[in-house]
Amino acid sequence: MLKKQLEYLHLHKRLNKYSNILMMQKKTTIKDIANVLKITPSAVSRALHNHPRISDKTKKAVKKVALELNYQPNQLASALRSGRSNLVGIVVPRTNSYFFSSVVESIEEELNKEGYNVIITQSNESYDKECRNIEALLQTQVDGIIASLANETIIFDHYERIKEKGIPLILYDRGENDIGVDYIGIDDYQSSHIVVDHLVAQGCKRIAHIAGYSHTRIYKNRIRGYIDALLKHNIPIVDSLLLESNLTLKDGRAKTKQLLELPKLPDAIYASGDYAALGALQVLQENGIRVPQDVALVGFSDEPFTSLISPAISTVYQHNNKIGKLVAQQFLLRIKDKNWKPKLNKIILDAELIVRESSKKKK
Amino acid sequence: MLKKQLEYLHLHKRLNKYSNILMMQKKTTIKDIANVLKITPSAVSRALHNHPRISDKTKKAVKKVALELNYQPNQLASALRSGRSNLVGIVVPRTNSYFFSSVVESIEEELNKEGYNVIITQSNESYDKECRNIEALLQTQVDGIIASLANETIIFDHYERIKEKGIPLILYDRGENDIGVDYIGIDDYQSSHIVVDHLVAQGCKRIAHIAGYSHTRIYKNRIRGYIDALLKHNIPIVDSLLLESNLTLKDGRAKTKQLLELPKLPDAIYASGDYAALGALQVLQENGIRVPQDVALVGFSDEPFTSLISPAISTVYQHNNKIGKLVAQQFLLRIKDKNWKPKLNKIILDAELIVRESSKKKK
DNA sequence: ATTCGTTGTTCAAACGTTTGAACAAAAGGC
DNA sequence: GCCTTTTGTTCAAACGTTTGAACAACGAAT
Repeated sequence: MLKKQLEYLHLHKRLNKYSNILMMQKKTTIKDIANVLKITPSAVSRALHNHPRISDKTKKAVKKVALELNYQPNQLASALRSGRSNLVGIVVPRTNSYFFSSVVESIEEELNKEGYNVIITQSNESYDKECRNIEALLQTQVDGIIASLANETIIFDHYERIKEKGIPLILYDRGENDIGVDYIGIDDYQSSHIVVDHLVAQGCKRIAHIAGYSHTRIYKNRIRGYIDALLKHNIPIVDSLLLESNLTLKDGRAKTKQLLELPKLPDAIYASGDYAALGALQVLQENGIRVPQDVALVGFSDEPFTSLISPAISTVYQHNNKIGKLVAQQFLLRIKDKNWKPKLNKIILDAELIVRESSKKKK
Repeated sequence: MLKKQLEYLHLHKRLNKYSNILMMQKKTTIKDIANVLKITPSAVSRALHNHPRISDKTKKAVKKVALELNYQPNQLASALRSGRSNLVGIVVPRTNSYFFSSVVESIEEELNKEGYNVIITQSNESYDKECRNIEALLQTQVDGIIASLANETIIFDHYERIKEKGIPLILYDRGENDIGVDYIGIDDYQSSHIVVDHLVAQGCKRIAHIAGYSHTRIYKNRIRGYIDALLKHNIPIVDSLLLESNLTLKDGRAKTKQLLELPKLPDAIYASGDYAALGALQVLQENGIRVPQDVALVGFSDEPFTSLISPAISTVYQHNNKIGKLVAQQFLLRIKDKNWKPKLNKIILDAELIVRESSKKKK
């Protein structure tokens, strides 16, 4: 037993020596641990990863020394060697939209659990910035990319680059079929049906639509849904009631003013975005038009303010957190078996209409 | 000249050979470029970085081949070797607060310009998550960390770890003096003065304060400012008018109800957060109390909804984007000369009161 | 006693860059 | 023409891991 004590003493000596060196400056590496224990770096690496071929005794010892030397694995080195960076890039149009930040929050939470870190980049709705972001993410050697397209984006070359690299690409909310990758979003076509059905049920007959730009798939689908739903109810399509917009508050106001100049007022406005809906509400109120009595109003996305103002705005809830969670899960599926390319997974959720005062004509 | 043509032909042959190999799979490396041009990887590396000792001819050739082979530098390898990852970690309490997402947006924009990428992590106001985030960032070998404390955080050991590592740490908005690092934020003490001065000017004499928790520096300062400002105006301090809150909408409602039970109503409420202010507004309106005539109301942070509802809520604007920009600049200063430790830089901006209907008693 | 399979570890190469030092060749100074 | 500088490039090591293969030691099975 004396021998064991001596051994222990020696170990401590070595440990102290190392502790001192390390205190001075440099970070601990796997090599330091190896030196202290007089084993090789590979053994240490394996011990830390619970490799079955390493004895429990060694594992214990390694972990103890690692703790004492305050060892922090260098992910860069690990990533370089193993080819996995454990980083996932997210491209989001803007984080200060509640919908997007909720989605991102869920994605982050879900991926953190699996040991991935998340790099968030914003395109600010600019095609150019989107390209640069993706370039930067690829250079950082992310293990995959999760993206939602900027409004401006109509060319998809940069997404092809991602696919060429062979890393998973998942799109959410704003996606395009042409890109041919997994997608998670809501059923936009169906959403419009739900909205129009509701408005018709409230007795509306002249329903205007402040739409997003039709070159974006989701807005196009909402427009199609709007038209088909009207036809379904035998309501004639009036061109002047369908306006494309960038869906900002400002443009919502502008488009509403345009509607007010029509010889015959609409009795409902369905805006493809909450900010545009708010703009509409402001203009209507400024013109002494009562909401919902004169004009019913429905927005889209369930931004928090819609429930805070008066009258509260009816809107479409897109299951923000569920989308984020599904995106993350889809990513994990793809990463777990790389060559499982066979079929794309498009997950289309049903959106949910949240009826508030702004569209309740009937009690 | 024939020789030159032949050379060119050979180069193209080699290029094609490489193109083909690369099409099959693997990514191009510096080594591939070197092989094509029959020079060494080091020459290539230097050429790509415009090293002065490399001839223009070589530089041109290298860059051309790099382009043709679609070369993407591997940042991991570069980071590992050079010790600089060009990644900056950001810790933010929640991204779906407008203030924080604006700050982050500015930071990102500013740092992108300098070639840095940004890893955003959210603490969700949890001390535990904050620790784990910082741990993860350190393991990813970020070049620096920019953080704002979670509400829960009152122990700062994890920040000491960052300092030990010797990488820059910058705090913004929610910081603590004890941590002893650069800080950018607004003058909270002064802000309360501005708010109180304004309310007094409107004729208010019983001003309530729904405050944040006093263990957080910024809220403590606002409380101090509130008290000193009242004293300055010879208004007595009434304990029951000062309530600590977590500043959510819900708690804002609760605290306001508490105020309504007092024998004598306040004639103004100053809330340290906009959501709490909104809660107050709701409760006041539900009880038939007119804002601002009966009770004036001021919030804090200038969340977008404050200007959207009716009455619009007066609030304090914190120069969101300016803070972000200054944070980024401060980080760049620190990174540019690591050993320039001498003195901390605390940048304290003056906040700006935005007066809206909710606090305009006088015309 | 020989072979075989396990167990625990070491060896050495690899991941893709960067970088100080060394070196050769060309240019410049006398 | 000789020595010195400058210019352009190569050499080799390094960054901190991971990983397949090799190896030694040992007990078990034949």
